[in-house]
Amino acid sequence: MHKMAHVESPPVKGASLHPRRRVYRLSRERRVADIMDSARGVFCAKGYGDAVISEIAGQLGIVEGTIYRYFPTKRDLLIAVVEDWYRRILADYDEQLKGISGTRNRLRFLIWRHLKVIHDDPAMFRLVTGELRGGADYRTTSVYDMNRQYTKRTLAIVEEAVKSGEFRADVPLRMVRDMIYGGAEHHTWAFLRGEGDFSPDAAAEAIVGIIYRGLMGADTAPNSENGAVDAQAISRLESVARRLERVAESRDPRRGREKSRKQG
Amino acid sequence: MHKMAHVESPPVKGASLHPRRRVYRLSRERRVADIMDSARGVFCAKGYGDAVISEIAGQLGIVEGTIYRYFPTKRDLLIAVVEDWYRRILADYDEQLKGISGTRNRLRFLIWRHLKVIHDDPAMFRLVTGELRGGADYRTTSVYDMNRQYTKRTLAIVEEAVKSGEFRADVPLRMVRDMIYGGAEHHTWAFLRGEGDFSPDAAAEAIVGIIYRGLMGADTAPNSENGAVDAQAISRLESVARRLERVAESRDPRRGREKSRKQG
DNA sequence: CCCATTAATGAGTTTAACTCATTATAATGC
DNA sequence: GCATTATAATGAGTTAAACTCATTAATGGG
Repeated sequence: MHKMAHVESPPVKGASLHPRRRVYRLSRERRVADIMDSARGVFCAKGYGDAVISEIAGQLGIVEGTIYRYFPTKRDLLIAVVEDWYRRILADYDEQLKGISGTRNRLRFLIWRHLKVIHDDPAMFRLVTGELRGGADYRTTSVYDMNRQYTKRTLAIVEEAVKSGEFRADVPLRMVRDMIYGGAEHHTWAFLRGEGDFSPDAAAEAIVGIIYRGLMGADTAPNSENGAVDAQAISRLESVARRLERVAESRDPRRGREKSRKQG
Repeated sequence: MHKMAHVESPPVKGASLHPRRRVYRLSRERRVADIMDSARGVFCAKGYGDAVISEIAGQLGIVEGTIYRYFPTKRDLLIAVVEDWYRRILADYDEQLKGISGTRNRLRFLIWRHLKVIHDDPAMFRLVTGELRGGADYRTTSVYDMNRQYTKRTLAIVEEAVKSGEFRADVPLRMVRDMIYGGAEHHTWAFLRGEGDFSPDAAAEAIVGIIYRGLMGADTAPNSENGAVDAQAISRLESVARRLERVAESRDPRRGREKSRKQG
């Protein structure tokens, strides 16, 4: 509102006064790739908020406007950078998973892989969780889709284990997934802030251990302490029930599933 | 570098040209409280990045500079707002926890409380997770301290249950805490982005169920005071029995155990 | 070697965080 | 009730960074 006329002699808008230095032009693809490379470095080093477009341009020896030719906003640039990173990460994902068998091994691999990514590239992960995931446009992002695919594998493995009777059926699958990935992330906060370190191997093993014991049919070791009469009786019944459940489910999965489901 | 002399007649720096409207002064405390109130509303409505100081000032009928008298930066204002909110949240925390007994109940209360906070004030929670927690200054924040106190209670409850033999001893306690709070948060992401809803009660129950089964001693806690363990096992057996009865009714009752048979 | 295409420029504008010399209000002392 | 004083508040800035666009010129196809 308080714009003031400072000089009433406006030079014609794009009039050039100095000769331009020799300019080398790159193909669109090449320039875009260069910009994303540089942007990634700056975003990781400074974080999104403190990253400055002119610094990215400066690294490439180009001018800010050139970047805006390819990326309409700073945020679009961020999204492109993160999407590219995520795509690379997940490139050989299914291939690797194919080579691993057994519920426990497969589950541990998925968790370990996730933790390894965080460990290897904490700055990028921070961009995802701190900047992207909170935004209203997150769902329009391919990161969202890729992430869904990613966690869906986990759900599928747990689901299969339930069907085969390895896992109990009365457990909310979504929450299992949430606790795995949420737990992994929560576990790495301190590291992500630059405080100390963590071990992807140890953490994956810990998570898979808790989940496994939590979902396993209540197989109990024999115990003869006082009060064990009831416990043993229940344990025996649990075991019988589990066997029967398996039989019932393989006979009529539809009925079995819909009746044992409690929460969605 | 390219600052240009626009007008060579600089008016003396703070010279007043217009008479000021009548100004009412508030005490420092009162003004700070008002600013924080207003800031909270704007931050929640727009998010930190899109919130504008001048809008906060406008709501109060004051000028931007007044806000900067009390809060050196926009971020400091955010931190103050979040700290205040968090302090209120945790005010009666220990009091409430004191009235709850039994590992399972206490654990569920802590989780439920956390989920309830998210459910009741998602925008504030987003400020904490999206803006504050990622920052390098998070640890200097009292939110950090309060959060530590908060999750420490959880750890204490689990630790005690391990000592009493209710929980198994070979479990990494930190990871249990991480899976509880990380899982809770992961579970609420969609809601936090404004997609759909979630039930704090159901979610808390689901989390506590998984954790409980995962940590329960293999001997199923012979001296469990409130009988929660046995009750859970029995409840599960009852539900399985009901289900089996239903399956049996709709089938040839004389058919015994057989190998599972695949059907379409 | 021309010329159409389009990469790149550079000189802006706009917006929003932040600063500070000055003003004048409300509390204090007499 | 009046002068004094401490300080709340102002308003007119500056600065920085995202973003725009008319113009320029490098490049590759003919």
